[in-house]
Amino acid sequence: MARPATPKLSVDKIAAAALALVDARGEFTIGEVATALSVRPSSIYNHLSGKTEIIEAMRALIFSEDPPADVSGDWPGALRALLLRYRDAFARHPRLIPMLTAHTVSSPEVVHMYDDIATVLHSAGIPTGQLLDVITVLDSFVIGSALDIAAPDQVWDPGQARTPVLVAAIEAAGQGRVRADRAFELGLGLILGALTTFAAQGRG
Amino acid sequence: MARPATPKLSVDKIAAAALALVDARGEFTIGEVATALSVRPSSIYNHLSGKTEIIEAMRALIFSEDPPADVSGDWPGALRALLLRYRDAFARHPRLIPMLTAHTVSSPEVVHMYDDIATVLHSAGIPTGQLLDVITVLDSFVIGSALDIAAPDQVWDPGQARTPVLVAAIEAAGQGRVRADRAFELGLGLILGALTTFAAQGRG
DNA sequence: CACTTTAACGAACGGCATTCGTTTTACTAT
DNA sequence: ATAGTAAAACGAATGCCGTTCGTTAAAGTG
Repeated sequence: MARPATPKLSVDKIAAAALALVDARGEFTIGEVATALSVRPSSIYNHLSGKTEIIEAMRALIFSEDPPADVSGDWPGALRALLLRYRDAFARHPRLIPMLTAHTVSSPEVVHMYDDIATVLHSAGIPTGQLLDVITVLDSFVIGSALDIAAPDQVWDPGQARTPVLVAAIEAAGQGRVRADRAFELGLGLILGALTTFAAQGRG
Repeated sequence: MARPATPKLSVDKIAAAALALVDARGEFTIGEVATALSVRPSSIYNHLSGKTEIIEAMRALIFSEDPPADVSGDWPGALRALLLRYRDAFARHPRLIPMLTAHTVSSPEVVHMYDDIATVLHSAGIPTGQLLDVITVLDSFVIGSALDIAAPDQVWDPGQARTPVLVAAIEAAGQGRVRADRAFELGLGLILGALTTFAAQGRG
């Protein structure tokens, strides 16, 4: 009942239990996490100092689940691999994404990814003065696309649209995850294409 | 004390009071809103049915604050004006943005904007089958960029970065709102440029 | 002038995050 | 071994906060 031989809790176990709840229900409470781990709520505070730290632990967890990106090949390919991995980490747990945007603090894993992206962009010829701006553009697109996964299809309800062109587009687009994935691929191609010419200008 | 001649509350007043709290503190409670309006918390429920409806009222409010976009001129210019207005509505209240992403329900104002964007893209020659994908790309970028405004500069703390190229980029980039604005302009230019060639391919 | 509706209030409830003190056990250094 | 310290569980208590409900009085309506 107190101080077991092998601890019942750890940061990873707490994060995993909370993540399972979020995946299933879209939210979590400390009490639910405690119940899932056969523990009393107050015990959690011996390992983490609050709900926000649990969310941060979840952020770290979903990035550690992913295999590292393959950065061999040309720089657009490497950049594509990095961004796909970045987005996949979110895409595996769509209902977590809104919680992560509530307080945008970057985990060490994310900082490391920025490092990789910066290296690739620099080798591609992006001038230093604009490096962070380009990274911000990519980051914004990835996070926005991740939020799009979590968005309900009701947003694209044709009944709300007024122009026939939008109604036709909605009916042609499909739904849910497939639609979100296709849109992300399209945007990724557009941005990477634009970056290629942009980098060539920077060099020339 | 009961039923005053001129009502003390209205949906707009509640939304405005909550928005002022969010702008100042980044969060709000029903009690705080009530206090700001010299009213008891329970009175609010005569006009709105909960906290989430207050957030929706705030979403509508920030879009009604903005003047309509100027859609005259060529289609890239019109699209740029629409997206700038879209993003400006968020940018005026950065700390509200994370709350809006918590449950992505689109207000009539946002749907109307989708209508306008769809019309412009269609006239530009984007095929119907890809219209919604393009809209999603634009939407994702705008929302991601809005979140970037609310992100603390601490994210770009050079101390966390490991590669010298990223450190140099961070130091060259400036901070805060100026940096976010510049990055958005860069991304907008990149995406609109890519869309121009993409639309030309779709036509040809 | 009756009747209904509106919009305030006050009290109370239930949930939830968090804190604090306690207890028992595991670790560690002498 | 043994004494002392730290870890990790528990239970109880607290305080905030969103929400509901019944009440009340005044405004609107025919």
